[in-house]
Amino acid sequence: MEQSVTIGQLAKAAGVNVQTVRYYERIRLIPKPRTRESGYRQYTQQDVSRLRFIRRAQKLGFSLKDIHELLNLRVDRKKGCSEVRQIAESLLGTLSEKIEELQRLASALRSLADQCSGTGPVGDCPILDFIEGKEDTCAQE
Amino acid sequence: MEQSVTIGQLAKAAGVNVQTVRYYERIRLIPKPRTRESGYRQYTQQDVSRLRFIRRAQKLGFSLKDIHELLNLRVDRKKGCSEVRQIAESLLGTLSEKIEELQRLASALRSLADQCSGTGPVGDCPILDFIEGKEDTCAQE
DNA sequence: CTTGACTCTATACTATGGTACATACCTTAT
DNA sequence: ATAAGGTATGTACCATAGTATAGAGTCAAG
Repeated sequence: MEQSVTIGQLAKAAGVNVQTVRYYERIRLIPKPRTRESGYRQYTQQDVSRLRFIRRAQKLGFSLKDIHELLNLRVDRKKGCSEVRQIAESLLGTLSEKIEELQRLASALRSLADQCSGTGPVGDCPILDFIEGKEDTCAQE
Repeated sequence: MEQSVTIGQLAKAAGVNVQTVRYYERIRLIPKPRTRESGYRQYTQQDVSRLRFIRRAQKLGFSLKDIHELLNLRVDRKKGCSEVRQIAESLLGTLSEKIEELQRLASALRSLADQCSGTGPVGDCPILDFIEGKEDTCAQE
């Protein structure tokens, strides 16, 4: 017999708040769970894991819509592993691009910070020069 | 004599739309520019550069609030280069964390995708197992 | 069997980052 | 000098991702 948990327990276990769970249900990111006759929602351990997955994915920059897509794979089990893999690969592509962009900014900022000794008069601050548009020294977009 | 551009030219040059420029002005992300007697806004090349900077920073995941802070450095020129550098360093810290998180997800997804040959029956798909909560094989948060 | 904590639905409100009108005025090329 | 098209202000609206609140019902422990 499955052990079921209440919405409060689910929320706590996944680190979200109760309204958020109901919100996810409303936007159909998670399915309507079984309920008691009273209307109280009953969740399983799978629901806990799924909700945790959502939070993990979200922290990493996926939108709820992206996550929805990922979760929907479950529904199409008939479709086969290859489709699942394709979506994963496409997400990986997005992810790589994002990482690369961030690395580009980080290195630009890094080099600006390095040029900026922190001691000189502010008139020469390369960071401010960059912000103000004297970006001749830096790669153009 | 400075060449000035209209809001439309500015917007086009920076790749945003006109309403967005006005929105940025409204939230004081960019200063009110000089205007003609007619009320038409007049922008300079510096404004163009600044707006481009905003877009670049934004694409890299900085919020308008973050960007605002960055841009405000300009105002405090008296403060000295060290403060500027400090903020840059702190942004770099945030950036690194973000990059690392993304790399963690990417490698998790990568390994799932690699385990998933795409040929087998979907019942064994490690990606779906992961999503469904059978994450025993993966590092817990 | 009552009280306090939890849950229910429904609706409203928040913040972020814009976009889209409506209405009127300005500019510029012909 | 006029028409097309850009600009002004103001307000409303959109999506995303929630959070808050009201008013009612439910559960579980003492």
